[in-house]
Amino acid sequence: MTDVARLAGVSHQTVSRVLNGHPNVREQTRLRVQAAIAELGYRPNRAARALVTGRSQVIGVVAQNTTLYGPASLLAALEQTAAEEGFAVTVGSVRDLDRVSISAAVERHLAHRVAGIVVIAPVESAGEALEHLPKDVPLVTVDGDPRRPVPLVTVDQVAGARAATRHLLDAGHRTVWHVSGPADWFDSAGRIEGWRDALRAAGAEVPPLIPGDWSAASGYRCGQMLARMPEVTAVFTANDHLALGVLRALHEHGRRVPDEISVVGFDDVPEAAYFIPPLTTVRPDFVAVARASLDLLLAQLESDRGGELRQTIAPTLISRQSVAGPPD
Amino acid sequence: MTDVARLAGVSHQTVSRVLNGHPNVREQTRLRVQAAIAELGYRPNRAARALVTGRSQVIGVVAQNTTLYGPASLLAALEQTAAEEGFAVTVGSVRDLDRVSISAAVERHLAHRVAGIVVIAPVESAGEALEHLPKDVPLVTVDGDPRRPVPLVTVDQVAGARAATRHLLDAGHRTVWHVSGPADWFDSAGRIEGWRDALRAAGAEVPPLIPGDWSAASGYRCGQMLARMPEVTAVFTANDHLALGVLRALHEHGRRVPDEISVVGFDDVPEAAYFIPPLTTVRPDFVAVARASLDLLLAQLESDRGGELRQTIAPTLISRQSVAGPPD
DNA sequence: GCCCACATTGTTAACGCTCACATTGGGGAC
DNA sequence: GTCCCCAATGTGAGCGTTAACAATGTGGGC
Repeated sequence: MTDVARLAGVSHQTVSRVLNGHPNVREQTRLRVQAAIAELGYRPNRAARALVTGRSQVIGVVAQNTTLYGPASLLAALEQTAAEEGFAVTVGSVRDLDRVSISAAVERHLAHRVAGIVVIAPVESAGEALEHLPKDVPLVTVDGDPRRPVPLVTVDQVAGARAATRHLLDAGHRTVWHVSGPADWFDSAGRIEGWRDALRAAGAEVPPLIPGDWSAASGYRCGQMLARMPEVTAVFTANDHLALGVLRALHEHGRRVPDEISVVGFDDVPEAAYFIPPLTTVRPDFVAVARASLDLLLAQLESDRGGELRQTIAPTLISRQSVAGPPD
Repeated sequence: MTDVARLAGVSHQTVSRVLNGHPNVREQTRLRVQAAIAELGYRPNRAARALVTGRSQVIGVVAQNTTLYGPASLLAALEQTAAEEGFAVTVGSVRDLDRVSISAAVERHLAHRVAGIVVIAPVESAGEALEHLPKDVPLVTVDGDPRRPVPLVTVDQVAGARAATRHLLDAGHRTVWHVSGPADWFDSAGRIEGWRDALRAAGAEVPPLIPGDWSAASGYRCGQMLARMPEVTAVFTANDHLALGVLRALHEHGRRVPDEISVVGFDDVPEAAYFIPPLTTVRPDFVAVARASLDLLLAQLESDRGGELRQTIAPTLISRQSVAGPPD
């Protein structure tokens, strides 16, 4: 930086001003400095800046399993959005989403003096940790516990599940069965709630819940059970992979979809349109979630006001060929 | 840090020594310092350390589409592996893998003084950029151009494709058709090469290539074509999603898998076991790739020797029910 | 008992940047 | 013409850490 200043014939402070887009710099000076920067291939040292300002232009993300489609998409969207705002993203994966692991991951981020932290905390066990974190950095929870008093962005699971269930009821089915996600996920809980809501609102009987765990494997197991029950004509699964497993089980038992049984999933993974048959599903808008998370973070950063900010992103029903009316 | 030093009754330098596990510190002193650290909830400032050492304990990753299963898995594995070595990972996504974008992403990482950079560069357009990067930081390419003189870790695409093709030939098929990935991906090229190799080695005819683009959609289109060709009895697709599309097309045309046509994919996505029918595929070991990449990075970091280090990770054939002998 | 080597600890100076404040030089109001 | 204000720039300090070296203490060899 000193070199740049010397070459441009100004002080290091003026170079700093140019770098930070400070207003009070003469156009001519600015150009001279920029020329010097280009000539020397100068690259400002973020670490030094972070040291003096106490904040780096980095956002830390805490997540558990970034291999799953949902988290991976969310992470990618966060990274994109952050980049647009001039922030980098560092990932802190965590084996379990319990209090100890989350705290450790957050500590690691704090050591880097990140500007803010996004915790993707979709399970029960994460809840407690979030209230006991250091308050000296903006924090946003994604897919977290709606009952906790922390800034939160979530996909509206209830609305999505309600739409899916209603879609099946509207097609003429007497009731809809549900293969759920793991019990400790808020996503599961919301989707179960939406499913029940829709059934009750329509005056339909609420069949027993079939518990799954997100994987195609468990969907397959649940599907084998459902395939043997002649009264089942409509199934809403908590995600597309469960639906894939269910579809295969139904196929193996010779039960045709959608002629005999209709199936609706959740997530709209890119392959869902190529399942057999193409899957009707619910698409969450990960980009909107990322956008909202970052906005909440930046708002805290600027106004320094924590509080109970929260935002809910409505998903969209994507209609494909896995739904039809019930057989006569 | 000064506070800690005062509380422990030592100098800040001794605190620093304890923090960095320096050998020459008396046990008693160490304990006293650690107690003080715990009591004050002190958290070392990584930015300050990065400033003075000129290197942060962060590894930068440049990747394009971290939503795809392969890149996402690799990224997660890298993050895990890096964490075990005490490194954090920051992601720099990039819209296109061309020279300008890659340079920009690398520059961003360099501004943060990352300890090393991993570029996931699976396409042709990335190649050139990599040779013209600043040499002042260790760099490893994953899935990059085998012909470039840069440290490189790749999955052995050729071996994987050869195994897949041979598996089909061994089942008795006269030849094997191939639905490939996009032409500018090295992964595609390697898989095509392995496929051709295996066919030639077996003295089988090499049918024309069916070009796809990784997506289930394009697999579906290719599948529709293949379904109409009665002579096709075995298809090797460049990834599992293509296979999914092919499976659906075949299903729609009433061509049974594996009775009439066998299909093999590549990637072993978690759902592959629940396709209809369960898909025989080739599983790359992303953890091993991540491990190797990090090793190469750390080796450069320690010995300061660049050079033509490269490592190839062999994938495994996973046999499921989508393969059988040809119809008589 | 003296001296030296070595283990342990302290002192000082960077690292590269921003912040707060000081300084300079015009231009407009009177 | 004088004064004041403000835009443009410069100066010095300090952010929290590590590196290099200095200083102190401790024990063993002779």
